[in-house]
Amino acid sequence: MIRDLCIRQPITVSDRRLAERCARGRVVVIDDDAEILLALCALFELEGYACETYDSAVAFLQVLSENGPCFPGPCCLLCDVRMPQIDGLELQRRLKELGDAPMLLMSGSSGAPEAASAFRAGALDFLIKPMKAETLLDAVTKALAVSAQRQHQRTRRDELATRLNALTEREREIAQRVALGQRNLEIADALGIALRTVKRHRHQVMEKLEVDTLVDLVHVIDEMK
Amino acid sequence: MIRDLCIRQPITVSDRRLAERCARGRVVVIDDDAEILLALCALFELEGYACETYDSAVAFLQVLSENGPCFPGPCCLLCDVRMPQIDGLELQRRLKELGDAPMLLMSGSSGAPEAASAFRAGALDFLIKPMKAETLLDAVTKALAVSAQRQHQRTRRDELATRLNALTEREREIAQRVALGQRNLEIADALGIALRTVKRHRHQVMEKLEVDTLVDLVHVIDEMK
DNA sequence: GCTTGATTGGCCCTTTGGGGCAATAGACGA
DNA sequence: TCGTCTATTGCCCCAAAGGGCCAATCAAGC
Repeated sequence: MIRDLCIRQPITVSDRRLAERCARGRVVVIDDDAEILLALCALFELEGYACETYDSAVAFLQVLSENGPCFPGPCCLLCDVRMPQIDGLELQRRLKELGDAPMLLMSGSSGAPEAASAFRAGALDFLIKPMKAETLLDAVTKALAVSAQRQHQRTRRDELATRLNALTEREREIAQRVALGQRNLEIADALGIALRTVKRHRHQVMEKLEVDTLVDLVHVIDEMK
Repeated sequence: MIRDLCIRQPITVSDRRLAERCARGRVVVIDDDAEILLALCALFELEGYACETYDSAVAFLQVLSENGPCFPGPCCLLCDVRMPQIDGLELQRRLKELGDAPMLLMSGSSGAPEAASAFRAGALDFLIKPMKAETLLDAVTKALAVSAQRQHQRTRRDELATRLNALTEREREIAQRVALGQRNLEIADALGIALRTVKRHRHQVMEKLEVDTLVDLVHVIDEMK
């Protein structure tokens, strides 16, 4: 591999493959059973997903804290419930603040209480071992779809937040009122300023938010609150 | 108390109490264990909720099919999983099309598979018997809040649907385009009609939808799709 | 045949929105 | 202290929206 790196452009090829896989989705599997890790990883890679495996929640958290937020592209966690030290449910709690990757929990020996806890804490599904490959892939597909959806939402919100941030205090004030349906003259009276001033601010708002109709302005403002 | 009831306006008093309870919320309990029904009913009424009990899903469905949709006010179902004939999960499936009352399932002997199924099918929570009164009341409170929310949404949508229905085909067309940010002249050109006609339709739309600003129009249209 | 509702169009006027040009004033970092 | 940024305003002009008044066409239903 190292040799390859030096001779031909293996980086490009392998990177392209990884990129393709990541675009389709990345599955992070956490289980203290090495055989299961191997089997699941094989299954996911066969299906064209990128797959990372960890033999404990601790190992995963370690890597997470070092690398920071993960790669772009949809990503989900598939995690065993029963594990030493940090179990699946505990990991779920810890990740609540860190990541927004959808979580799938799996267990062979858990009871209803664990399943209920998992769902309450926001797990997308709770799979019972042994599970059919089809069931598993189905759950993963849905989880990755959710992940993609969330990322899309987040990207969009960040984008809009940046634009909203470019507004001055006064412009924000005018933007709010415009999005509430107030007319320029109303706003001018309410703020005790001239009509012309309101128009100028309003123009700035439209410019900075990159919209050119009132309808779009309303959509942007509504989307952010 | 009874004396009081008989001497002065007893009907009014009891009605008022029932009304208060229904406003606070109504809990429908379904369990094949009569003792549990009694105990839960007592608990809920003590907390100020109205409570109905059924000793089987069949009995509940029977009453439901006779009376049609239930009373106004928030309402939730609390249903045992293990029951003869129709069990909790099966009832859940059957109610999927019928009602939108949030469902709480409870069980003492179920495993993770049942809990997972319940959540997948949209149950709000899955409680493990025996449960603390606090846990139960907490779940019921949340379920009733969800119910109130849903009813509010539905009422609003029905209201808007009625108004939208009052629009003629042409008016709907104009309403859509206006809500997309198209200008009157654009619309006129697109539909091959005169500007004046677009204005007239637009005016009718605002009138019939009971809005008086473009912003409100956008909100109404967006809310309906 | 007549009424009614939907759709359409023209003419004309007012209000509101959008924007160019020029200018003043306070705040703030270089 | 100077230049920049932000907020402010006035004057003027044009485009778009809102709407009154009048009127024609057409299909459906009594």
